[in-house]
Amino acid sequence: MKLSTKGRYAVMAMVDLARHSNGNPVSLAEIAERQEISLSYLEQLFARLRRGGLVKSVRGPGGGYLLAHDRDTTRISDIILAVDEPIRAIRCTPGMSVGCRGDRSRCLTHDLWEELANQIHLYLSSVSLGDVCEKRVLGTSGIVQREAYRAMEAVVLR
Amino acid sequence: MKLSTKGRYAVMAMVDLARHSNGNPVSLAEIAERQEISLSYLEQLFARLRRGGLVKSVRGPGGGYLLAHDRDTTRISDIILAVDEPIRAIRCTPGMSVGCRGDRSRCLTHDLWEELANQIHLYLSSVSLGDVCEKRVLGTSGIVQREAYRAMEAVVLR
DNA sequence: TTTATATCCGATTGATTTACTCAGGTATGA
DNA sequence: TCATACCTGAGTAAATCAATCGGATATAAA
Repeated sequence: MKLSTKGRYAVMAMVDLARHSNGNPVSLAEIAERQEISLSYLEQLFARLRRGGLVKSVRGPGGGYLLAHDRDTTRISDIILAVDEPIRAIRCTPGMSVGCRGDRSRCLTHDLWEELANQIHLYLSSVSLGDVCEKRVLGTSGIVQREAYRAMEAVVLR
Repeated sequence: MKLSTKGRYAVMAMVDLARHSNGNPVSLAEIAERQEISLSYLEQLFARLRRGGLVKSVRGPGGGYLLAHDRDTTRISDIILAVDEPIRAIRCTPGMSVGCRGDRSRCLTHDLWEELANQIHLYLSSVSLGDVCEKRVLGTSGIVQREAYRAMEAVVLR
């Protein structure tokens, strides 16, 4: 899982869309102005989001974009995976580049990066668009999340 | 916390150092050959690792690098922070760029990225150089880690 | 004292990625 | 028909990455 400002822009735009759409399509021009992202760049991002099945488009005047699914079932991880397409976890397995040449000396750090990617994906798939909209990200609610957080804390404070 | 192949190289090199140093200094030339990283690039990385207090250098013939601390107290997170210096979490707070201009409309995604950075740092600081060397990364041991993992899993499968 | 070893240091470079622009094309409601 | 807004692809400045080059400095061994 790759983490860049690209994914960050996409999430910001999707949150904006979720908040300002009351069943009506929201135009990219609106989002661009509110979030201070260039229109053309948003168009690129939404092209990927559409192909990823996360939004639906309505063409013509009064058109724009709609969430394809409910805001509470749209995961942050899906948004990032949609815009950062090349899902190659940590460029290790495919081209066997950067050491880690499959043979006997399988690189020792392989498991580490794989597990880190796991952790990141786990967290981001535990948060929905609705969670972010309602500021439910490690807020006062979210019991299970805080449980997990406490367990992680136990690890570092061992 | 920034994640790049730069940090990845640094961790690979540090693991190599930890494994092949029996109290003796290990030269970068050795590490470069084993890990297939260019010598000059390693020099750049180890300059930062030295400034970060993670390794000690011994100059002259027979010289090389030594771990500054025990392999079990050297955290992966410290290695990555040392080479990726600009610790700016997610370029939000300092230049108030990319939306999130401090005023009333504090960007909604701010908490999300902050918490994600938290999660990543939490995980990487729970793993030591020794853990990676002994393949204790989510292996068959590491009870607390697996507990945390299961808790996270409960979140995504809610 | 010379010499080979190896850390140090800075400047530069090709390749890649990012964030963005430009120039159009296409569907559709008014 | 016309303005709106989605759609597409090509191109671009800036930044970063991974690496190279040329040297300086310290030091153990000859």
